[in-house]
Amino acid sequence: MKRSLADRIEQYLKVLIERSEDKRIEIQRSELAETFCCVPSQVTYVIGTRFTEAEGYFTESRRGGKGYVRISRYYLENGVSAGHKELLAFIDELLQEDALSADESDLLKHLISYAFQDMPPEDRRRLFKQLRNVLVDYVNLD
Amino acid sequence: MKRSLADRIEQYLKVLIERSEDKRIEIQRSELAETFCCVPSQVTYVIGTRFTEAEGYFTESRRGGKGYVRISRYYLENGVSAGHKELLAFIDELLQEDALSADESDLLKHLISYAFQDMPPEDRRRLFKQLRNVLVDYVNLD
DNA sequence: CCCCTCTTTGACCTTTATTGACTATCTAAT
DNA sequence: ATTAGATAGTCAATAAAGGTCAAAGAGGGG
Repeated sequence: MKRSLADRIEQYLKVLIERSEDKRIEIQRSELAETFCCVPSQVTYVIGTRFTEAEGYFTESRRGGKGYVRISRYYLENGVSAGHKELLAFIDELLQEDALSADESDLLKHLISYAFQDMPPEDRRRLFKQLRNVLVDYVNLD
Repeated sequence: MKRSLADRIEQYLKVLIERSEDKRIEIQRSELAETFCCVPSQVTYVIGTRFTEAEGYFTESRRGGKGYVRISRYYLENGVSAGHKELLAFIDELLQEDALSADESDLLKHLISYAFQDMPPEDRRRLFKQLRNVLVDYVNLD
């Protein structure tokens, strides 16, 4: 798989975060840019698109001398989950359309809310998408 | 019988998938189009008509620079997946005990059979274990 | 021959990535 | 306090993919 510069920077940062003791790192934007031979705003782009709160990350920064960007991963703490709300909404739709019974939707919602909590957000997002597809498949079987 | 261009592209992709380690490939739409001397949307057509979920495939894509189309085949055969059989058996138990309705167990079995098939085996094993635990929770709610 | 379905093509659209000029905010030295 | 230098942020332009859709073409069965 050929990966873009943004992908490589993302990967690099995620490895650093996972290796860190407290799932938190501090980098210098311009230094990282130099490492990857790109403009500094590329780093900002990567952080802005791949380390969002929706994905379970929290970032802070400081400008000026000795500036830094800090990225913390927090997804294990809160129940914040990627795509969770959307999937629940979709199940509600199916319920409205009588494609699922109340019992079935209850069961699904319970599973979705409790069974996938400690997965990395990217994996969960993928899984939820797939779950949705398979659900569509299922309700169309009749 | 003369095979159409669409047929040949389909064949080509399926060979690649079967040869791949994890039954998953990533291609670039425009590159493949060039290989077959056709317009890129032809590739979209092939994927849309021959790699559907009903046929056991799951696709994802990304636009923009270094974009890709990923096609995964999920394993419709039962024997190969870790913990699959056990989880299905467990659901049957719950059904016997009237802890789940027939509709609910059908839904679950369908999800289990189709939604988690392209995960790495260890992840799936872990997920199934957790799924089982959450199910136990659920049926004990009453 | 006519009709229906599947295929092929291309014009136009949306999303994602990359870059750089300009701006805002710190720190530290004076 | 002022100011110079060092960082990081913003934003818009451009490039690089993939998606959509409708129209035209190609075959096959009646």
